[in-house]
Amino acid sequence: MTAKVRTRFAPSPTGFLHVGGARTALYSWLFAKKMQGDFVLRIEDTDQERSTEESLQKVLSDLKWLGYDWQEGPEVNGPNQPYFQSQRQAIYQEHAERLLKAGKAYYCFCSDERLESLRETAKKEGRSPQYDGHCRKVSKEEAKERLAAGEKATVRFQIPEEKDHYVFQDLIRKEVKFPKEMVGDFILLRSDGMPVYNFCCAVDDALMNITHVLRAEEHLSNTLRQIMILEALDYPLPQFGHLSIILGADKQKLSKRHGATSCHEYAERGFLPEALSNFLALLGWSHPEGKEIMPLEELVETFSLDRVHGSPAVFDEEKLKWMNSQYLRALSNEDLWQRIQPFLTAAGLDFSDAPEDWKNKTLDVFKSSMETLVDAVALYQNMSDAHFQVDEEACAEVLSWDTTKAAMEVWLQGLKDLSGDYLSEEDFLSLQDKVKSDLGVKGKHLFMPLRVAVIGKPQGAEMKLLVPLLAKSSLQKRVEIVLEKI
RNA sequence: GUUCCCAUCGUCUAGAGGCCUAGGAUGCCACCCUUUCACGGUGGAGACACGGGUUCGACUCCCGUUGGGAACGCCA
Repeated sequence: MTAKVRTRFAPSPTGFLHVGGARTALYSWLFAKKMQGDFVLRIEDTDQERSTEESLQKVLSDLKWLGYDWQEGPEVNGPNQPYFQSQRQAIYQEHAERLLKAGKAYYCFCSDERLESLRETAKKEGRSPQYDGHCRKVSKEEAKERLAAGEKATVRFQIPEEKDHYVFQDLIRKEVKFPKEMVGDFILLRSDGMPVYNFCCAVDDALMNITHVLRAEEHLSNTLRQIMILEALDYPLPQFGHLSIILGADKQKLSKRHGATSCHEYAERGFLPEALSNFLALLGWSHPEGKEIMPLEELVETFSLDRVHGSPAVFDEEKLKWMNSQYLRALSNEDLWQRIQPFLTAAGLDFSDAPEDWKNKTLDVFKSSMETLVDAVALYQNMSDAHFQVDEEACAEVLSWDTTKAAMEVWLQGLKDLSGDYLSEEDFLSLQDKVKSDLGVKGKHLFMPLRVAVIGKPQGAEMKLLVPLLAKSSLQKRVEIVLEKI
């Protein structure tokens, strides 16, 4: 029997969850679910300068919004706690001690200035800028004395001499081979005693029994360091899989200057988590039959690492929008209303007292023209008298027609003549007919003026569906406002 | 600069030597539906980076070139 699959996602709490991070989390989560294993969440907060409690909450809430639940980690805890690296100091200290004792690590007293000039020289000579091993020759006794005297020192890992190359089988890229010289003696513990990413990561992956590490390609060279650490510590290696980078439209690594890059921003812009996940899943993975719209549960069923490929993908927001609209239309009206409500409220629109039937009918009418939840705002503004305004630029042509004014006057009179608070579809159609026969107008000269009289815009949803959803009194008010503009 | 990764329509991708006249999706265009817009339907334009091999046969395998990306921190 093979060991239970355990994947992990290890964000550092320094801001909102990035979409690249979200994809890494998604793949790790999908693979764990698919293999009926565990998905572990570990917080890499060893950089005290940048890590904040606020960011942690953001990352956690983004993950929850996306629906990737973790079996071990913050809030749920588990047998390998704590899951915050900042609370695992003693563990790293102890491991550093072990390496120090075994002569696989050493204290380094080099100054920042020396390190800096080292990098510059290397760069000038066209070499990889890495540490020269200067402090390897400081004896343990000397180090002890200098430390006791109050000198600050980092602990560096001593690159093993035995192998020329390190080779590992990447789950996505097959064989990856690194020359040993690719890295210099790197730092394990900072001079203030805080451990550094590569060290914590390697130790924790081993201690938490992680079997599969899925992460972004930018970590490829870190993998070499982590393999070295793991081997020096005599710990088993997890399997590594390096996902390609997500690119912006200019083919550069997706970053702030490309616009929205955090999941949170997409949430705010009215994207559905299921659509974002689905879209992200398709950035580097494909369904065997080419299926594209798949909710999370179906993704779990069909996901496999052998269909993940290693070439970088451009994040195409147009396709995300399309996908979002597909999910939007598949939602029940009740569900959809729940989701648009916060956006309406934020825009100062309150339809909470509206009858269910009205909500249903408006949604039926508007659903097909929404790409994101935010689009609902403009649509429902049309339904609010307080937000009614004439788009003069768009209406200019319609308002300039000779027959427009007369058409609106007949429409207004017709409204007045009708009894009841609302028009039925039939009421509307016969009134429309009346305008047509009274004035002899037809086609756009008939429809456009009426539409402008109703929503202040020459284009929009089908009138016979829209009009019965507006109170007669408000229809009257609106046409009166428009008439003043002529 | 060094090392590593990557290379099919604008974009996301299918393709594991003959099934490829290179398929799907998105975006774009046209037409249909619709007395508007949108939705929906139908159709169209649109790609194997280049050069060498290997092979009877290469989008698929190998090498090189070019191009793109990433990493080279007391960040993660």
